[in-house]
This record gives sequence, structure tokens and C-alpha cells, in this order.
Amino acid sequence: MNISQAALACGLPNKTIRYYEEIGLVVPMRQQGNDYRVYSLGDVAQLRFLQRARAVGFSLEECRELLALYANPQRRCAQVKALVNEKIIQVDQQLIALSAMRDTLVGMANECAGDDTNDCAIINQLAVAESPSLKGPSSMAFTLVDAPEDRIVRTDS
Amino acid sequence: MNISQAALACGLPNKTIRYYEEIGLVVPMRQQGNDYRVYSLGDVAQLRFLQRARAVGFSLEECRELLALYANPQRRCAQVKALVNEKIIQVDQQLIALSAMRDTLVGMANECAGDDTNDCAIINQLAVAESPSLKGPSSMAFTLVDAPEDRIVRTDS
DNA sequence: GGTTGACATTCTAGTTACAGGCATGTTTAA
DNA sequence: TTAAACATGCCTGTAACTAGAATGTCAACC
Repeated sequence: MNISQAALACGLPNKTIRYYEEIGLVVPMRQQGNDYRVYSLGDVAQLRFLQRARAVGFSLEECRELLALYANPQRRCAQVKALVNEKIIQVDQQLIALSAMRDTLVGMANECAGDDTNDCAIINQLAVAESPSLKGPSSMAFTLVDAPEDRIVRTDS
Repeated sequence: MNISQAALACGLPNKTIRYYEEIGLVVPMRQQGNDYRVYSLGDVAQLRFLQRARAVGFSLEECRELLALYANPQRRCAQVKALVNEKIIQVDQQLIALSAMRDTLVGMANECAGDDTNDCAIINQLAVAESPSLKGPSSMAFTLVDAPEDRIVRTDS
């Protein structure tokens, strides 16, 4: 079958399939004469495998590993499971980070009246002067209006 | 202050600060003679603002908007809140997608013995032939061993 | 004065996983 | 015959940096 049919069969766009070929993941044969790509059922199975592996969060390099295991009858089940467990840990970390972001965002939104005034709790929270490592009283926030007098040349001496 | 001190004060790497300058987010003055960047306290406040906005998931283009609102005394609080609410929705969608991925991964891991055999439930699940749109009995999985006889040339006619 | 080390600068290129678009060639159906 | 719908390759762009190379500058020590 040609690329569009393969795309239909695996749920990936043509461009993606060509890209996977470019990086050596699934390299189909070519039809003599017009040089069109010809996908075997095995090729399509690989593409579908890739689509699924990508959908659960594996990178293309990880997919390459998985595909090698898929193709290798000598694989050990434990190898595969190790990859999955590692990926679960990564996903958990992303979930934690995203949840923290969400909490902060919701906290900001709750503080903010959302009205027509210009005094905004969100802006204030983003602008808060608690820097990662700036000594001294850290409760002052600076306006963005360019104040030439607050420029310091060669503070370090 | 120079770039390293600004980096210390805002928690961003030097390279990132230079990049933000390149795309016009925070453009410091230059010291005469050696052309070193000179960061005012206002510049540092902006960088810190960026660092915080990035940390809660805003893209750089969104940060640019936020920075404009930050700098604009005529801003309306509601504008800011709208951006935050939109971002919360995006983060929620990401959380849902990630959770689904996690569930699938955990499901796979649970099915898999993780032993020294080569029959692996994870591989089988990734290889399962339930394609997005392939007609006909879809329960067969194809091996990756290149079988020239399963190649179909010009199926469509 | 010379040297060393820690800074600073610019520039280019690489990363991930594609997507868009163009110019061109082929196949198919009206 | 001709137009639509495919196919091809190639080149560029995306986001948000990061790494590295080549070079310039500054402060301190001997």
C-alpha cells in the first residue's frame, strides 16, 4: 500500500511517516518506476506500534529501543518492563510539576478580583521581589517604567 | 550589575537572559567601552517576573503579553485574570492527557511479568492490531521479520 | 609588567518531533 | 484532454533554549 493508506491504517500523518523514514525508524520499499513508497503489513504494524508508543509518552529514541525489542525474539520481558517503569516515573514527575503549576495558578486567580481596576493580585504575585538569591529586604517591587536613576553601573567592586 | 549578577538575582542562566534579550523581552543598557550588559533593578525585576511566569507554564509569547500588562498602568485586572484562567484550562488538559498516559502505562506494567521470557504483554499491547481505521478482522499481529510475501503492491485499484 | 583565571562578548549549530509550503512528477476519473 | 488528487524531494520554521568555539576584558597576584 502507498503512504496515504498506511497513514490511514496507523493513524499518523503522511509527513510524520516520512519523517520516521528519514530517521530510520520505518523504511519501506520503493515501487519501481515511480519511486513511490510501498508499505508492507509489517511496516504498517511498526508504524502502529510507534503511534501507540508515542501516545503513551515515549520519545522517538525510546521508541527506537522498543521497536528493537519488538523485533528481537531474544528480548527479555524484563527489559521492556524496565523501560515502562522508567517512563511511569517520568510521567509522575511531570504530573507533580503540572499540579504544582496548577495550584499556583489557581491560587493567583483566587486572589484576583478580575475587575476593571489596574491593581492586580496576579501581577503583584508575579512581580514579588522574593528573588532566589538577592540579599537585603526583599519586599520592594520595582515598576517597569524606566527609571534611569535606578540603573547601577559597576555595582560590584 | 552585569549579567552574572542578574542571573543570580533572578534565577535564570546567563544564556537564557541573553536569549530573552535577543527576542526583545528584556533589553539592558550597555556599558561604554567594553559593551558589557548592564542590568538595572528594573531589568532584574522583569527577569524575575519572567522566571515566575515561565515557572507556572506561560509560553514566552504569553510572557510578553503579561510583561506588557505588568508595565502598563492602564491594564485592567480582568485582562490578567483571563490569561490565567485560560492557562489553567490548558494545564488541566495536559494533566488529563498525562493521567491517561500514566494509566495506560501502569496497566501495561501490571500485565507484564517482567521475567526472562520473551513473551511480553507490553510489547503485545503496543503491537495490538486494533488500528484506527483498518477494515477486516483486526486481531492479527504481524511480526517484524521482513516477510516479502506480505508486501502488497498497488492494493488500490 | 606579565600571567592567570574568571569573567564578558559574538557567532554558529544542535536539540525534539514534526508541519508548511513549493516545485514538480504520476495516476486516475470525467 | 485535462483537471483533481495523489506522490516525490527539499528547504524552512517552530519553542526555548543549550553547547561550544573564538575572542576580548578585568582583577589579582607575583
